[in-house]
Amino acid sequence: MPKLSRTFMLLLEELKWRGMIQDIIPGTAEQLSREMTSGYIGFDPSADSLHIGSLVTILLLVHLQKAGHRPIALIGGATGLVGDPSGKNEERSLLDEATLNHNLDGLRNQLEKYLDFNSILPNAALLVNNYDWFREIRFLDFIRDTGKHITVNYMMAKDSVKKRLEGTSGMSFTEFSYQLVQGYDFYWLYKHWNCKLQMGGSDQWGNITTGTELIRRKTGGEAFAFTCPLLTKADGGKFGKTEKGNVWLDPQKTSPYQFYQFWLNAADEDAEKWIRIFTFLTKKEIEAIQDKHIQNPEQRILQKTLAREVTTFIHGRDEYETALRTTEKLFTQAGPIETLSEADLHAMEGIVKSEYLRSRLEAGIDLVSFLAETHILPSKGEARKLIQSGGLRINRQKIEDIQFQVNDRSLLYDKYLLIQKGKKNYYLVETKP
RNA sequence: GGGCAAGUAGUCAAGUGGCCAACGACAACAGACUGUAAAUCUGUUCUCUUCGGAGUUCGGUGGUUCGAAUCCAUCCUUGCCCA
Repeated sequence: MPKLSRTFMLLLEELKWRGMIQDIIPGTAEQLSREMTSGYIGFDPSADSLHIGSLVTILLLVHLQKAGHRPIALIGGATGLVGDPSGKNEERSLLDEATLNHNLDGLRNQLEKYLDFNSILPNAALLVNNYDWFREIRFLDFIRDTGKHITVNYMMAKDSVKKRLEGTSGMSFTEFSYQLVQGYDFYWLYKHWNCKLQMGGSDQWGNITTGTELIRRKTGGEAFAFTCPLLTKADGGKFGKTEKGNVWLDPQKTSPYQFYQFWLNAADEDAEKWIRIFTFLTKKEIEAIQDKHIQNPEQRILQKTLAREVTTFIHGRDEYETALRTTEKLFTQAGPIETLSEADLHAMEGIVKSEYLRSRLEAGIDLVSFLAETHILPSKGEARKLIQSGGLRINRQKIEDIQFQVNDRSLLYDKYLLIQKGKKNYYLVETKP
């Protein structure tokens, strides 16, 4: 396989310029150029869909596979029962088993979309659930065979543990054991699948090194790892959150339009970093786009490219194009309301839609109640506040009068109302008989 | 088991009998400016409201008091020290 070793090696270089490497165990590069290497990443089943935070690590697996190595996606059926203390300053609540199983199914379906599991490939992806091996392990065996190899001193030196010990919130034995449980995963994969590499977010560094240590002490073998930096936003906020919460990969939870909008709204500074991480564009292409962007920042070329690439990768070409069309109708070519055809309105997939009884509208209703009833806003009080601060538009027209009455004369094409909450949040209300 | 501390809104964190729906910071939402940026400035952030107010909060429960986040008892959780 000497021919392949070139691509093997390119992986780290590639990830480096993309800004996807934070820590790396010495010798990792040599291992990757030596042979086809299996590398794994664990996914936490705390929800039934992955979100764009976990997308970064999915992409690590994708890059790994592209470079000719074998990606292993591990879903944490067992670790999910314990709860990872990393990055948490309080004890986590435990998931019950039914929820966990439901979540595992969701994750499995998504991962299968992004990795190639075709078993004809020498480096076909693999999906494993650590519950499958932990189920068999008895507690006493575990503390004898595994716990014996790692000292408490070593475990306590980890940041995730130290922070909690220094704080006033304490830490249960359950969470303390987490790193051993995850470490055992790595050991198990090493034994059974010759998996010599673990990747993950930099918050996982402590857990990962416990794994490599365990492998060394139990088998004398050597294992490798690297992590990618945790993403933040330029303004200090959390990455991947919007006013509606997490940005999910599941189109039922975050519509492709909302997904597209998330990337499109990135700050310049963030877009520059994110386009490297979340797209497969080459260094040259990205640099060219960046140059173009700097010349005409108002065209938002960086954001548009980023949004196009990521939306296409996750939801496919068609969904991207629909999202783009909707975006153009609502923002780019935002003219007077008459420029939107009935077909345009009908085709607006992804913006939040709701239905309203036509008869109630014909009778006329005050705007505040209307907004609360359609759940565009959670309560009348909130509706009133928004209207007073000038954040509400109907059919592109700002309404500041609390007393405003909505009736069927406002309807577009005798059927629709286009409501804007703030500048960017569109809602389409359709009347029904 | 004993001693000493602590538990306040999304997070951090003030408040130690009435002036408390509770300072402040961060985060979030809306507005102005802009490029559907960033930075900056303004407003909002327990719930409901006919905007006059009304209701429920400060780990849980019970009590003292005209009145409690604040005092007492007890329980729970956590930290530190001792055994």
